[in-house]
Amino acid sequence: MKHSRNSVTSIEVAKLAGVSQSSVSRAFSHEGPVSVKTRRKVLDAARKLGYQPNAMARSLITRRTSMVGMVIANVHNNPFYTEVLDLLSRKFQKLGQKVMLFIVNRDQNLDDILPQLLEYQVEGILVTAATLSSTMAEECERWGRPVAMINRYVPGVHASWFCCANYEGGKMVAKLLLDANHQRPAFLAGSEDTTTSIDRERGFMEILNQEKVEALREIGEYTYQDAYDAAIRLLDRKDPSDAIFCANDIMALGVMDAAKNGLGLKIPEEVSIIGFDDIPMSSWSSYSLTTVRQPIQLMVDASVEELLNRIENPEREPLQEVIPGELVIRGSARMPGGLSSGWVISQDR
Amino acid sequence: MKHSRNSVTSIEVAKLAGVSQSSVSRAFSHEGPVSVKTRRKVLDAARKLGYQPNAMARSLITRRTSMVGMVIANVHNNPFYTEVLDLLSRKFQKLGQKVMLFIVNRDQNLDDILPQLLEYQVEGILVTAATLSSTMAEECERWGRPVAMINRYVPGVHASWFCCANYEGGKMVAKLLLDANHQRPAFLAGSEDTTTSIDRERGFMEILNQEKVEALREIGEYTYQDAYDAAIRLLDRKDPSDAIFCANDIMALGVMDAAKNGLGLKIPEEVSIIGFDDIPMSSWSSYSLTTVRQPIQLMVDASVEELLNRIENPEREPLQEVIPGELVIRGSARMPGGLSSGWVISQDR
DNA sequence: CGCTTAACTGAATACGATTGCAAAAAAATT
DNA sequence: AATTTTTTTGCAATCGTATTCAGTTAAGCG
Repeated sequence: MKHSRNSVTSIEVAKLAGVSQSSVSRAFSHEGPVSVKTRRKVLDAARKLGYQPNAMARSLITRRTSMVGMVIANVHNNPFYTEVLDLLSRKFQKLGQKVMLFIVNRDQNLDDILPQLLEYQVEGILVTAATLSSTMAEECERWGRPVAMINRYVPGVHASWFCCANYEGGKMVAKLLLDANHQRPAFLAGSEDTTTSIDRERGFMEILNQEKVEALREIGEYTYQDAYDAAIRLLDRKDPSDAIFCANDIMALGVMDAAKNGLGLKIPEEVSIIGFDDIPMSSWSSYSLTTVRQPIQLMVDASVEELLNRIENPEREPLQEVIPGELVIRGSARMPGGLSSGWVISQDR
Repeated sequence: MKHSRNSVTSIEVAKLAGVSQSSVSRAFSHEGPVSVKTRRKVLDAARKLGYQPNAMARSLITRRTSMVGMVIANVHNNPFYTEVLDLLSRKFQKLGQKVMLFIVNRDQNLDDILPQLLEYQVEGILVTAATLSSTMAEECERWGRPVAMINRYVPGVHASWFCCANYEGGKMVAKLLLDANHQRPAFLAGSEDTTTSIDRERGFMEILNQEKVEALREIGEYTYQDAYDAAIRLLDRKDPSDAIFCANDIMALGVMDAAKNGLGLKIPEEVSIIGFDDIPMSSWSSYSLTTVRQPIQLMVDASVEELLNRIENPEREPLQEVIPGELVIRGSARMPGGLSSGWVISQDR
């Protein structure tokens, strides 16, 4: 038998079960006052007809959709955000939320997709690795649609966000490199307009400046290939860098390949390389990258819970939090002599 | 000013614009018969109030939601599926479809998430790297919800699917290895229950059997670490493999690391390694993996178009297609002497 | 300018559920 | 057995839009 588009309604179920349509509704909404007898009759009839309540109709009257919007960038060129996406999606699922997904470019303007999200009545919006204009964010919040961001913040905007301690991470790395007596450090930036890269650089440079150490600088746009090319520029010159701090791991891997395979340099003897994120590949034996691990699970859990919390309690003030990362010492950076000096050394996961 | 939950309706817009509610509706549905004058009045009023049509209410009456369900597995441990996810999402977006996302485990039962998709009235379902039971697939199709799968098929089920030519890919690899005079090939399987791994192995073994060549076999569950360990077993013995064909690239990279860094073997001089997928990392200079490239863009485009096509034309028979992959020759496998012998050598992208 | 035709508009209804309310049935109490 | 209390149940209104249909206005034309 071939049914046309799902047309089984609660009315038909009611008819078959010999009860009123309201009873069908109550039998499906889990705590309505229904006798076990009618509930059984209803569920039997529903099963027989293959009935599914229609979420559109329900949300029209309840004014709840249990849907959240998820906007994410950089998913394909940075495994870190792949993992974020994965964890976010599962967490929302576990908490009974449906996810409406939008994958965008990092620099893409969100002004045309927000209306789509609002049109579909998502109850909240989670943004990662993409930047929401402050007016747009305010707009959402004003209409009672809370916004939470991971690794992005918009100054002065009434929205929740959770960031890794990028600034402090940059400082940690600088201290480590200086302690190990590096003379010519360099910073390899991601995209100039991302706060993650900016903050990591700011922390890094602050320590170097304190110690009056000059640093080279290149831009890698967060990609392996750009980083590879930039590394050649940093290393293939008469006064090459002896340490490169990269704004993320993918770039660090590109730099390692450029140093090792491109220029035949020994890591970490001739050049130290440090990344940021701790993506799975960083622990692979071909790389063994020393890096700053982002507290990915904490960020995901916190942002999801905060978002749902604000959906339930619209009057609550948005939470904003900086969560520390931890230095993961592997083999790609030269270590200070003692290494006693208070470094937090993390195990591989 | 603080608005409560978006409560601006077409009626309020109508009131402000001094027209009927139907005119508001017509002004927003792009081809209804409205005079330019009223359309302007309506749009002005709508902008003033921040009005958005409510997609739930609309779809209730039009019986169209413009939403599709997307179910995907393996997103975090296989970059290939990350890219599939990315391309799928963007393609749906471009074609005006909203995506309801479910990320699952490869072996997870979909029986509990399908009802959720149907409840939300998705018009079609796209499944990748996860397996839909045949009864569930039939169920969807029977209720007028077309199903399309990428790299997965369910025998005898009325659904669309698009797979890479896994079987033929396996044969290609076997021929290449034999031509280059390998004596002890091995196959490193992914999960035993995935058709991708099974078909690749079947093709591979068919050629080997034809030539009466024995092959070793290990299982890597599609992960880097399992593959690393399996590679040690294949290579650290008195009669080690001289060629390992891995069911996907991630495993091949694990095998390469085990061979190179773990056992100090030379690739491809002492052991050839070939993968399947052609993920970005395979072209990195640390690996330079010879592999079979999946026609990812073709598979994505075809499946999305087919799905939308069947949504518009429910009576149309589902399309099912096997799309050939292409061998990408890099440096991880020893080549036949002549290399003239008709091999399709692909450029890096 | 009158008449036909086309374009537009508004009132009313429908989509498929939830829910307040009052009536009916069942249970509890006297 | 009669009455009160509690639990179930059905009716009807409602959510916010699309769409039919009839009525109205504007346009086209000789």
